[in-house]
Amino acid sequence: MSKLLLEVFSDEVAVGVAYKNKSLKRAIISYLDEVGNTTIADLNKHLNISTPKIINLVNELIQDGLIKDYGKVDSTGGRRASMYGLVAESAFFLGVDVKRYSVNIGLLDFKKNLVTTKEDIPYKLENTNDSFEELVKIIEAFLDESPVRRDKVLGIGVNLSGRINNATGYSYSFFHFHEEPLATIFETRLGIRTFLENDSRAMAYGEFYLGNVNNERNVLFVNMDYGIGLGILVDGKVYYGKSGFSGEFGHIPFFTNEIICHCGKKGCLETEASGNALVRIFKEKIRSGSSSQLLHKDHDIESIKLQDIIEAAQNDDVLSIELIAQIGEKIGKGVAVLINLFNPELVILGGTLALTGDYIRLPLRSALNKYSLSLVNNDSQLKMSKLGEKAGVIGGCLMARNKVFAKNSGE
Amino acid sequence: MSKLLLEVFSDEVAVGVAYKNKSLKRAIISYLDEVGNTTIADLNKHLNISTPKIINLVNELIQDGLIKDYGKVDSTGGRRASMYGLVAESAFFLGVDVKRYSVNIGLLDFKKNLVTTKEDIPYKLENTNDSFEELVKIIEAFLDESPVRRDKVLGIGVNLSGRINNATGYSYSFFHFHEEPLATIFETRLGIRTFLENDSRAMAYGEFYLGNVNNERNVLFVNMDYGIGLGILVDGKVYYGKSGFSGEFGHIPFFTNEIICHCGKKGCLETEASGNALVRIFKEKIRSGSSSQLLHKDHDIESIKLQDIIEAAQNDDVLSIELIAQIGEKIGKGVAVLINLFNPELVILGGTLALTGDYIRLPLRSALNKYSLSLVNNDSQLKMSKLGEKAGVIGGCLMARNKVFAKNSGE
DNA sequence: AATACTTTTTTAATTTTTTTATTTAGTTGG
DNA sequence: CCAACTAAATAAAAAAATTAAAAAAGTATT
Repeated sequence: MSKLLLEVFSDEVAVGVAYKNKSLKRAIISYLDEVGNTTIADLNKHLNISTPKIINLVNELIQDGLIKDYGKVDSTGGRRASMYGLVAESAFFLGVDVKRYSVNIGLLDFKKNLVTTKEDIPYKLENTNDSFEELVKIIEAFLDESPVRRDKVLGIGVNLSGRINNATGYSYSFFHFHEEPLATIFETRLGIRTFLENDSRAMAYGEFYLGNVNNERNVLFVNMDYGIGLGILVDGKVYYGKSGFSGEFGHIPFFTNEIICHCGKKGCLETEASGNALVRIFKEKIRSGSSSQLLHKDHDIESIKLQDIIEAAQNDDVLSIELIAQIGEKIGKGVAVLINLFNPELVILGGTLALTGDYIRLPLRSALNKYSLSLVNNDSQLKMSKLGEKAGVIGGCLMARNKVFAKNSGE
Repeated sequence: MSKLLLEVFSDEVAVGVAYKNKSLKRAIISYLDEVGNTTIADLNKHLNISTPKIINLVNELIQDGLIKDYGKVDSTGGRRASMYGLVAESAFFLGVDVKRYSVNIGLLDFKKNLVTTKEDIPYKLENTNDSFEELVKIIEAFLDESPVRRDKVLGIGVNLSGRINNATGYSYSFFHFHEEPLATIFETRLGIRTFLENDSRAMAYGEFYLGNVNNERNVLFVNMDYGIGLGILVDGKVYYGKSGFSGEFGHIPFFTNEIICHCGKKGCLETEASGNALVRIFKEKIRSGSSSQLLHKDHDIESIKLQDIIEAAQNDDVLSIELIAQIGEKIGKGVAVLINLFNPELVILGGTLALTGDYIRLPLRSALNKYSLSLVNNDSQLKMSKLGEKAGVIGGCLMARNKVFAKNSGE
């Protein structure tokens, strides 16, 4: 049974008709994944396979437990067709969103529902073996507590900050102790296929495949946090670049200033347009005599966090609102660059700063109008993130899901 | 015979086995196109089709005249296999590179050899119907003079400057007189499928598929002329964006100056880093007393062209060399943005300014090192254009070729 | 030079898939 | 409520593709 389940997604290479059947089954699953429930007739049209063959394959997939009959469609004038669709509880994917001081974990079913989540698990990300072991323990514990059989979890997606090569599974910023790729080490420890992803890109994954994206195929996701990240969707697929380092939007040379970025360069976009910049400028303003709600609370000015400023803005703190608008304007000028280059259908704003809503969106929007070519800009919608805090976890699951789906299909 | 030739590339939709055979034949052609001549055994491995079936399809393609037997391979220890490959003279593609004061036309055969070209045909591009009629006449004349039968020309690619939607065939900057897309009007006039392309992107097409790109799948082509254009290759495919307006690199907001760009905005990259900027700054320098070779010749300073400055630099004119270096440094800073965003394997420099070779390359290269993240930058090679002046024509042909190849296969 | 070994190509047998025809299921309109 | 119609599913027949086996065409080695 569990052997059967895995057959379609196993990585053993098939040849001849076995290979073709495997490909066709995946095509069916992908199609159902894309359009939801559908009929035999529709499958046969879209996949260009004859009806009897489709029926055969669908029956096998039903036996495998991956697909089921969801009843008849509404009348179309003749015999009513059976609708087939994916079975939610047939397989699961785990997303592990590792943050600097906590971990979020979530489990996604085969139909992309988030089944269980555990948020803000205490954890301290350090580049030590102990920290790695602790992370493995947290994942193990989550799997043990979970009501889902472990062999039904087909893949795990782990989001880490820093430079990650998703294709090879290497992490360069954290846990880079062994010859083997980190993903492989996770795999041997957990017994489940594991994939790594950069945190911003994982969030983008979530937004692209389960958030505010519907049929758009060229989309940008801007992650506005302490730093500024970017996820790129090109022709419906997440773009990686040669080594998976694409989207270093925060570090494009954009300003002529003397502020040294944590990447070591001067003039990066992040130095003036980011959560970090917001906190820095806020403190400077306070020091030079500006007033704010945050002064009146029992706040130590030096320990003010990005979150504090965002909350203050939500409570109508004038200084916070003003500074967020300034930051938004600058990010907007940066996004104008992206729009000119990518001519995307949609730009999604996410990350902590997106929680300020119109306070950041409106100045950003007007900067777009001011700085990008109108013919190009007219094509691009601007939306706020739909998944919010959950984008990372969901994105991790979806990335793993995509990886498992894609294996041996693209060769 | 000519009917047979077109069958594989016809746009009539096939169903059932006819559809599958058509797809498989296209797969064979694409594969041969990619890897050159190969054997039956190799085709059967790579395309996952059984040997007898491959032999069948290959024989049919031989009958159609699209493929032929190129003799035996070198020994591999057993029976020597026959090599099959595309037949160069089985089909042709026309590229029409329309410039402001001239037209270049070229004919490419099925194996991507440039058979005939006619360069610098006198023509004046104006947005009038007369100008359009003149262009049609030029193309007709070229086809008539050509030794190739007209029905063997499967597609025409026309490069125009300005905003072009390659997918719909609309041109917004030139010849936008009718409801119908311009491509359709060309088609009815010439009787051959016609596709439009933006000039910078067409050049990129040429470089990507027949120039300095080998196996790289993520490549940028920077067209350095009076303006600065960009062609983007993502995962081996040319990137268009929503409406085909991607790559407006020249108009990203990059400087805080008061120079008004011809696009109407201020601070565009082009205002300080382009051929236009070079000419402007050159004239300013001369006016404020700088010296140059160009002064000693019988040159009217006001009528100095980009080409003049490039030639002067090639003759060791110090001012020209200096200014080109300055421009190169600024373009390099812009390209650093691209590298951070795209993490490409390769960046190709083309266009008129690329003719200055190291004079522009070296300062540009050092700006890259200075302004882009080193981990990302290390991935990116920097090469000069291989096709030079011919990039446009060749790109036009290749674009049309790709379009004809892709039709009804992607659907 | 003959034999053993490799690898490709051809042929024949078998399996798989499609096609076509038929049955089943349901709708609609008189 | 029943005939006429539409569409889906099934079954049988036909076609097509794969598999397996044999033959052909080489190479290498003794």
